Amino acid sequence: CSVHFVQQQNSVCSSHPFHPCQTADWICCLSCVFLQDVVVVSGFTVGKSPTAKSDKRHPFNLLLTSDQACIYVNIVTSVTCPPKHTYVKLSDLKAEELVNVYGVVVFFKQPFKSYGTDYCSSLKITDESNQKIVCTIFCREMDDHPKIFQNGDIIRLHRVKAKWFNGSMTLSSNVGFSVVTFDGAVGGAVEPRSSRKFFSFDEHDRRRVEELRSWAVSQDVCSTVSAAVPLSGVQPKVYFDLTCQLLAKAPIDTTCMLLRVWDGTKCPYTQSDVTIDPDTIEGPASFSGTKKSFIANILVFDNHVVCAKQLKIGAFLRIYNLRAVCESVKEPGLLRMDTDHLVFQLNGGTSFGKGIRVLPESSPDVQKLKRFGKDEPSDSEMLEIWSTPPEFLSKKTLFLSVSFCCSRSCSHQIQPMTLSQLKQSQPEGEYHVRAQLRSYQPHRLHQSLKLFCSNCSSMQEIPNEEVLSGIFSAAFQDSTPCRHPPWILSGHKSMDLTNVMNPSTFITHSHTHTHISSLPATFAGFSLEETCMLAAHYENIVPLTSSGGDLDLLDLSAPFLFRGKKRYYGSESETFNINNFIMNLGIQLLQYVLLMRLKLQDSTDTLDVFLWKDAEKFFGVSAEDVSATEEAQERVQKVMDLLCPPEDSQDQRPWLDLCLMAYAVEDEPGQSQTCYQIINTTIITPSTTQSGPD
DNA sequence: GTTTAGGGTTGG
Repeated sequence: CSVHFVQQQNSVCSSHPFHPCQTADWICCLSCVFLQDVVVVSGFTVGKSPTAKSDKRHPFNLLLTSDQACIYVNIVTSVTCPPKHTYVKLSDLKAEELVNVYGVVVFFKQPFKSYGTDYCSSLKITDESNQKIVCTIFCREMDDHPKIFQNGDIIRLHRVKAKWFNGSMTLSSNVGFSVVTFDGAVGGAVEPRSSRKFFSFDEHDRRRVEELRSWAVSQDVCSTVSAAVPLSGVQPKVYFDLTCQLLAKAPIDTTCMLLRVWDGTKCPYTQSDVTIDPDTIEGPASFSGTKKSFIANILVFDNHVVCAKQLKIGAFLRIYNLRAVCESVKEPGLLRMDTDHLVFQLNGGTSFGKGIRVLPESSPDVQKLKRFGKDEPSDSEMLEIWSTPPEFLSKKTLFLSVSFCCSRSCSHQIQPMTLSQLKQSQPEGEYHVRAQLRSYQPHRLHQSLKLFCSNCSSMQEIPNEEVLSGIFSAAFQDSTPCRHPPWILSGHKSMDLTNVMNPSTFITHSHTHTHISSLPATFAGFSLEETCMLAAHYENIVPLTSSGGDLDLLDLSAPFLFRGKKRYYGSESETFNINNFIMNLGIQLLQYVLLMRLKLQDSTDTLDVFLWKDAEKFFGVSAEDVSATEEAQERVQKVMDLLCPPEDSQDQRPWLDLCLMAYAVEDEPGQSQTCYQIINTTIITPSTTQSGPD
């Protein structure tokens, strides 16, 4: 921790102090570290990486284990160091020069397959010099192409070559080409979009992006090039860009595909009926009433069919250069007549940027789309529809979602509400919500297993194996023989006590055997390990110790009973003594319980809920089994993996129909807080699903 | 360290 200055060779930053960061704020500190910043890590422990084999990363880790650990970040590097790259104004391009440029996108095409080896992106950019430059980019991988979502996005191109073509200056990708794209909204986060893990990005970049954003707004660049129109704003024969969610799709023929989408607004024109074979449709086959009036039929042709085939139901899309056309009919003997029924077409080819792009969930436009219902609370019907995930919109898909997700066993029929409505409503009572699981704690599922005393309503952790070993070895330090209490010799019938080990260690108790003194009369005691081995051969084992010549139970933080692999814990009862123990075990049996905290999300909000009272019902296992059997543990893991698929898997989070109980908890007198628990809900995993749609 | 394409709409 003595490092406050770092001597860097060949750097103008060498004399700048580093900013020390204590462990408490290390996360905060790391969030302000940029690539190229110099970081000093001190007081960390070098440890073997347990995942080195699987992730093929460095065999060692730096572990943050003590309060002394520090990360020093040279936060001044990025502002005082000269820029790593120089950028050329678009008016200063010279033919055959290799340059880096920044620009605002004013036209772009989705990458299309060239006749060579690569995909080709075609775009046009501009900057403060007001030059508009066409750029042609070749990359073999789709992912390496610019991630442009709309005109007005800011783009940074490295290693492009200026060339004269047809009387104007153009830019083409060159060897070592790379691109980073940013959203163009003034005031929005400056988040680089790139396929690469490592790319330079510092304060100079941030400033340049913000400069270009402000300039573009001042010049009204975006309003002249944006063609975004919501469904409520479409006019016949107009070309426009649509941001929407995909609800269903169906092939029409080899060159055409139907996409059914919505964006939360209602198109003022009647939709023409597109008839399709219900067996070929993916997603709901039909929509009823109000829902139907929000849905647009889009016919996608030729080259776009390949892309459309890959789209997943529920995905958020932007469709570029879509055209609204009036359906025309030809009556026999009459001229072809246009009707007032609209259908949308994405015609073949890539001219005018025609294409489809899947927008990432994090995109501001997707967030805006999802908020639609929230911003228009007056239309409650719309709110209900918009916050309904598409999976729930028809019987066919309802079956899918129910059979793969969960079922409620409560008797009441309440309409589901959004998380935001629930948060605003009166506490206490039972509610239904439809939500996805965003995250959960504890992530190590075995930590969710606790011990609960129903007598005093207290919850405690299960001691770990090391602590238990300690209790056992301490209990058997005293190996002096002790008196047989009368109950041992009398073989108390009411307890069916049948097998007693002498002098000081165990009562074993079997319903079927009677072995008195089947073990050596004197022995020093059993360790935890030995007890476990014994437990495999006897039905019940109660570990005892000698205490001043009398038999006594072990410290109650250890299990008082072993039954096979199951261990039973207890808490001391008021009237406890060893005789009462024999009469009624004198122990309040602690229940195994599962306790988790889940973060739910829907399109309106997030909500922290507990899973405890009905956790066993939720998982379909008993907590006691979870404590002892791998099958039960795997079951819990499987359910959590289903609800919250691991990051690297492509699985989508399923929507859950949940019954919640809201209740007030008093932290301090007069200070109450509303808590929520999942109740009456059972998760059904695919393998446990046998039933049909009913 | 080569090639590809080099914005600008048929219409179904």
